[in-house]
Amino acid sequence: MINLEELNQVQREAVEYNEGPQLVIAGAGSGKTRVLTYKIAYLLDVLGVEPNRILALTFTNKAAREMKERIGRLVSVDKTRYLWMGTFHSICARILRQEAQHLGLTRDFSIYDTTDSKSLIKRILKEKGLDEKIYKPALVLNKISTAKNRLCTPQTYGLVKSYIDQDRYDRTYDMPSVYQIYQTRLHEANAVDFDDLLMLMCQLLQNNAEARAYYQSIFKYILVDEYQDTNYAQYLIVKILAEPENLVSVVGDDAQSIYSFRGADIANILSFQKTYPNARVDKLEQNYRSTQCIVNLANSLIQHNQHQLYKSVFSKNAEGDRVSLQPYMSDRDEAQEVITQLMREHAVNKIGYNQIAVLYRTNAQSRAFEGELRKMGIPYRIYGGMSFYQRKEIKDAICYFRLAANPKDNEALQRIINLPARHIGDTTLRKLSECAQEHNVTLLEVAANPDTYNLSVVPMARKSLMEFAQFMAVRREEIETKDAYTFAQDTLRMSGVMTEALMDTTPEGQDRAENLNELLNAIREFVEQRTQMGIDFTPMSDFLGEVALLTDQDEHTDDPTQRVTLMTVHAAKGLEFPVVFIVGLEEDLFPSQYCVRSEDIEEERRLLYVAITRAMTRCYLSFARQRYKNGQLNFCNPSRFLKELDRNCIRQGSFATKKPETPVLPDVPERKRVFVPERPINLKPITATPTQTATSTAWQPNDRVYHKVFGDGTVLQVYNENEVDKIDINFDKVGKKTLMLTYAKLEKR
DNA sequence: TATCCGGGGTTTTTT
DNA sequence: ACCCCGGATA
Repeated sequence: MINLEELNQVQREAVEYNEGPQLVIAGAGSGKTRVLTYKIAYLLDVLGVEPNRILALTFTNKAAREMKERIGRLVSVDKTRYLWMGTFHSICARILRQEAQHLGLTRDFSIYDTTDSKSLIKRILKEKGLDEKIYKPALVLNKISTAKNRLCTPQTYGLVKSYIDQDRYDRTYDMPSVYQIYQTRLHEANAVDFDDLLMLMCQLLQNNAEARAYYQSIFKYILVDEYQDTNYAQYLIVKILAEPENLVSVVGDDAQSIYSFRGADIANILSFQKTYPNARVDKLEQNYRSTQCIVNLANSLIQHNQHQLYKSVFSKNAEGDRVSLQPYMSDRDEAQEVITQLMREHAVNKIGYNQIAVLYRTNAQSRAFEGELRKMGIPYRIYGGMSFYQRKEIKDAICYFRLAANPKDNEALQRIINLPARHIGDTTLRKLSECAQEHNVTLLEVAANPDTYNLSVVPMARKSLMEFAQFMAVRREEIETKDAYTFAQDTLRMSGVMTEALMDTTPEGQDRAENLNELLNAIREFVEQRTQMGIDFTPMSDFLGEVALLTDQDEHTDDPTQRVTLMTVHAAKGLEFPVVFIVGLEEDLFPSQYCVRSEDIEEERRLLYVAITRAMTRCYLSFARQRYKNGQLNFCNPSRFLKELDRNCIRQGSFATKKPETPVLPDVPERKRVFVPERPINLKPITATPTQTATSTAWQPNDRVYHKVFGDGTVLQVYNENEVDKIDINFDKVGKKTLMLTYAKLEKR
């Protein structure tokens, strides 16, 4: 039986209100998860709601799993089994598989990850003869993703002014057609990408009255965690599913909205009460996590944001130590000294290594800390970067499974058809591709019957293709009959993937073999777990369904060893640590150099807010005066956010061993670094003629340029008209990137 | 067809 | 400092 006495007054009221739409604004560390957990337990236990009538949407699979466990402890474990709980993406995938036939897909559809999508886009660009310098695959994918998150189809893309304007600006005029082809190809491959999971779900709910009514009737109570990070598609899914009763309860903190780059729209939470005029609002303002000092510091920062819901987060915990703010000469220094201080925390304050986190803005920053930790023999764990399922050999293996499950999966086929080497090179693949296009069939189909489709390739390639197709046909049969583990094992052995890795005696080869074994282990565990749940047969398709949506947060969840955590601030969302180091607080890094608009800066500010509020007892902030970026040494200014922090919460020179530093705040010496000016640039455009052509290709002679000379004139940044290009000019050293302009000397003062 | 080499571009953050 | 691509070479 659940005990509501364990909640404070506000939390309790929030849990007990279940009669209509509800917005729970939950300040950092205010027991948000607790409220959600108890609320679901309350629905199950007190109101006697059937578990399968509850839909709970979380931000990560890990969050869902942990919440299930906690609810299981409050009520009974069997009940949690039938809850609809997971990320938007995984829940949508589950429903879409159910409804696949209404969408022109089969239930074995593949989910393309970012890599697959990008490689598909590259191929489309190549076919269309578009320049990849202008149509950067990542950019193109981003545009498509943004459109999809706003439910904009290829048909409507061309009607949206902002997209067209942006495309004119980027010179990607053919976006509508690229998007169209991309979508067609996905469909032909019986595949969807991440964003399709949401978009197709919306389309299903909007266009199919039967399905809509069905899912509306199933889900009586809907709960959404991290609502501030939902995008328009997600908003709409919730809105439609909740109708007509609107028993929807969302929890979030607008101050922690940090995923706009992924389409998240903070407006969703800001205007929740407009969507649901009779919504009840509960504010959780007491922070149970951090010391007063840390909470106050975070508050002082976030109050500089213009757009936010009013709330005042406070702590009744101990006042605590002041937050340390430390400048360092270089990124190397920073790493060394932070790790020294970290060791001191461990040795003097008896803080376990797993109680400490180093948080940074970009993954690239992990390297220095990693090296230092290794040197000192301190156990650590890096989150992010290349996750297990993104490693080459693992993806290769999974593509074998994918192709067996979905013979139309052309991306998977192209990835593995020559792995291990089967003498099927680019030429053969291109011909295969063209032939398949021409006859409107899958690649595998052509490979199986080259003669039927008049495929003209050399005999050796022809033989290899047919053998490969034959092999896959057998795999296709066995994927239904064998359980996931047996199937995986057989496939890896018979395909030669395992053999190849085992034959490779280089250290990397050993690694690959080991990783493949680890994959097999993971699959076996998956099967065993399902057996325990009473499912006696687990086919590979079940595993595939989950694996595409796993994140590295979801891997190795139980970690008995005491290890320091290294991760980006984004990855740290929702976590807490007694001791937190936040590093690299420099302009153009944190906030990122890519922030141009004031909204971007506000998001960066929220990001730092998230970082600070991860800390429970002690928090260290630091920045470096110079730092290597892309192999180049850069001088840095302290982050503007440092000036916004309440200095009463900050202690300086906290490292006793360091010589006292000159005061950092509020002013810092101006360096030769140039800021990217905000558009419109208040510099006059002039026409420039390059006397020496830059290696950069987007630059044309006689382009109109915007330019700026700084200080002593040593560094200059130039923009061409579309700001496609940024070119640094250094008058002292004429490096490889230097573009000499005839006017340049005239401008130098 | 596979592999090696060099140059150019590159990076925010991730379901 | 890396990664990816293209070109040259075996």
